[in-house]
Amino acid sequence: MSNMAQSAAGNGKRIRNGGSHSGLSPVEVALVEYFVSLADLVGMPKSVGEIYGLLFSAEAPLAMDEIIARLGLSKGSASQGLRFLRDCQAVRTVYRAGDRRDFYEPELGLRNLAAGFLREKIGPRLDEGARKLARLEKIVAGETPNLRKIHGNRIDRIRTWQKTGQRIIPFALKFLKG
Amino acid sequence: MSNMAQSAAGNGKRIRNGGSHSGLSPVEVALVEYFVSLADLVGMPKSVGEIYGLLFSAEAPLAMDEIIARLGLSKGSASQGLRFLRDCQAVRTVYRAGDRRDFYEPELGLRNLAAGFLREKIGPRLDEGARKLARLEKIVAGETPNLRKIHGNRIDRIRTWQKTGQRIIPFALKFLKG
DNA sequence: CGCAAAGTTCAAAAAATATTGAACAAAATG
DNA sequence: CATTTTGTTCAATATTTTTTGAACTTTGCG
Repeated sequence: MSNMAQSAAGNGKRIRNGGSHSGLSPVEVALVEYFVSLADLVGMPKSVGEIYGLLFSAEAPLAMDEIIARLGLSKGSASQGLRFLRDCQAVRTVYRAGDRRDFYEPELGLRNLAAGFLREKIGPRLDEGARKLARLEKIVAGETPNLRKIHGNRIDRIRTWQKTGQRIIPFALKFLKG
Repeated sequence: MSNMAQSAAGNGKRIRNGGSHSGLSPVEVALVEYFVSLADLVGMPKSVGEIYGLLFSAEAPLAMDEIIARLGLSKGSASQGLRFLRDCQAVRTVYRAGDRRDFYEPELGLRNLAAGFLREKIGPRLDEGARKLARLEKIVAGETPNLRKIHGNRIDRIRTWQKTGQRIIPFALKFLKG
């Protein structure tokens, strides 16, 4: 135990209640809650929201063991959550001289956050959708002319949707900040 | 049992496999699958995707008992799923002379679908987020000037995000068809 | 190399979510 | 108004998703 009081990143008086956010200041609790509900909105696990929220409220970058200690979650969750956030580029690692640990700080730019999320979470799903659509078109192509006409109509509709969606995404990203 | 063979809406040859989509033609199965994965993408239960997918692939409006029979889901799921779709205006009820049942047909306009979804699913969450943010601001306002400066910064960031988000939504809706 | 700290993985447990179906309510029919 | 059909509700159950933690790998250091 060489460097025990790594508490430089801490701020404000901590609450030491028996609840789930012991060791967090009221602002930290509120920010973590905010991001937990945001995570839920976009279909991510609570732990991801907690981690990002804590990093967002922290003055200085935090290491994984600090995140674990302050949020009271398991090593596994912390590791997986940080990996996801890294993949999305929602957090960055920061190196600190004389410390083996990786320190994390949050990305604060909405555009970058959105872009990473779209790339990691939405993109693959849209690709899968495109594949399903292609399969669908093959099935319809093999039908009798009568049915082909009816079903072809609906499938054209979906194709239009897909095109609109694909146009909207880069556009929306450009809209976010600039 | 006055009107038993209500099967007018059926089309194509049906598959009678032992799987979960017995009684559906290959195109119907593929369409239902497509919408199930879409439902999953936007965080809705599978059953909602199944129902919308079946209606989307049907030539004519379907009644709840037909939906139940063809998808093999329970009355409860069908009722709740249809309610949700109605609330979002993703389906409409259609009246048929001499039949007590409500028949359902899908909304096909992307703009209307998106608007309903935003209103029902996203809007309330954003409102909740705004309330959380307000609470957060109160907490920060009660801090020492020192902490207030640090935290105020981050909270301004979130407020900017919220404003951008609120501007983007009506804009995106205008973009969808017109 | 050998050790210890840091981080990952994944099977099992816990928690959250969706589905079921039986009891209930509403509404048309005769 | 009794009956039947249609549709809803919700407690119990099933399913899916998330979290946990112990075993494992990797990395840095002397």
